[in-house]
Amino acid sequence: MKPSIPKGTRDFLPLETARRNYIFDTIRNVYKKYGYAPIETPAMENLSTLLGKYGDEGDKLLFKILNSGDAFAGVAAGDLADSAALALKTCEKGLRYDLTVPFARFVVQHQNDIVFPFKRYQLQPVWRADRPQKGRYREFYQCDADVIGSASLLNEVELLQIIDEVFSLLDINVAIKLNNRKVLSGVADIMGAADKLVDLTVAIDKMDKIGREAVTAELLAKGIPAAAIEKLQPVLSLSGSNCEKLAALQTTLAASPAGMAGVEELQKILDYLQTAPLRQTLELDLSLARGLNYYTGAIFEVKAKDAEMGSICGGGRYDDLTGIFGLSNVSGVGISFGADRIYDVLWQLGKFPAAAAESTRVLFFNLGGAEERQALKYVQQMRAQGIVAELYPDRHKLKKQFDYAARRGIPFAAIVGEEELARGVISLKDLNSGVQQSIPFDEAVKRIR
RNA sequence: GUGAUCGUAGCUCAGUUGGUUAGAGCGCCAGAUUGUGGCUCUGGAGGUCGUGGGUUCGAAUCCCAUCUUUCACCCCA
Repeated sequence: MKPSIPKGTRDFLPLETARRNYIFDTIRNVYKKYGYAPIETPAMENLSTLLGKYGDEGDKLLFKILNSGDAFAGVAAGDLADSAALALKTCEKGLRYDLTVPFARFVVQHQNDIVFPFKRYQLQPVWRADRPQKGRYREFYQCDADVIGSASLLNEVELLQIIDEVFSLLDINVAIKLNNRKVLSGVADIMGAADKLVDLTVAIDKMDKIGREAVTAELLAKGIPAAAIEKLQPVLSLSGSNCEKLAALQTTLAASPAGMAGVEELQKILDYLQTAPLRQTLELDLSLARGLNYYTGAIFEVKAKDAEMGSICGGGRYDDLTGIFGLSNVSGVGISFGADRIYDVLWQLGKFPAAAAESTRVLFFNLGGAEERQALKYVQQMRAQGIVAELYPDRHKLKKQFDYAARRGIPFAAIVGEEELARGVISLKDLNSGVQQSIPFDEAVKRIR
């Protein structure tokens, strides 16, 4: 019987872990550079904190944790028929589904201990009981940054700059897509379908995937009349530069105050960015909707241009997420990098830097006895000089020690035998070229470095 | 949740209409070679054929269930 791990989870080998850390370090350093402070929250939250924040689908995808003790004590035979209700009776905790909702809970709970506007970052795993498929795992890392307690659009601009900087550092070409929920509300207004906003956003979000006709069909199926859908077409078929799109929207949405507010926000963000231009492509995409219901203003999504993958970063403004937890009138905006998808993209593109894999620089061979003791001294002196060094722990035959060095990708072998010991030198072998020389310790340090 | 799909040695995979003791390459271990790796040669270990049922004189092979893999839908990072 071979051991295994649950569906949709993964182990990471040393090389993979080093590469993942490269992604985490890159994102973390940019967050720090912009003045965000780190926090952590527990893997599990009270189920009541999570339920109802992600829509019906989201509730189904929450991992629920069975109560400890006799979890089924109050359960009657009839309760077995309704598994959703049964879950509520037997589970009061759940694994977090994202980092944003726990953050809102955190802000409310610690409102007296934090300074607003509060800028935090958080790199932690989240869990979803989805069926795994390409770019989708049941346990994956999100790398979030949020600003809460400021309605200024400068925050949106800053987050766009962060996105721009992270992907430029990772050397991934991306399209940053920008839209605004208020614009989508405005579109719903002029369609006379304001009550169908959620259906509308879910449908048009699929535009570039299934095409306009399929979207139309889906909207019809949701009970939106054909005449209303007709009014949607000019919005979806907008083309040209971001400015041209905005100008066109201004006339189309003139009758909707909400829509105009959204247009104005977009206008202002683009205006700020003229002063501080981005390196990556930023495009206004009216079909960008995002499924999560708590967004109320700007929304972002990022796709890699040269790789086949869903969105690798997303975010937006939420005007009242803390209201649910008892703190109203606090607006926030945030983004989230999907580290696991970014890993897959970097892998597809072959863009992991070699440095992300390197570890030990020199291996001291073990020849036992007094030689072993001298090597033990040397290896510690190497480390004091900042060189990653190790001493092979067993007195195995040299063939084996060479194999170990080769398989670990260690570039230098240091041999201290009877003769070297007597002369006070190290035989340093460059394992790539095969060249070996007997040299003093200081000289060896220079070559290895 | 819906619909497909994969599973045989550590890894990548063969395995005939169901028929003796399930194979190969690579890797691993030992030796040729007790202080010099990558090449070569010799030998060796390693599999209840994902798991549990069923059909059959006989199952890696056919049937059912289940777990897992991969993919699409739904939804999403």
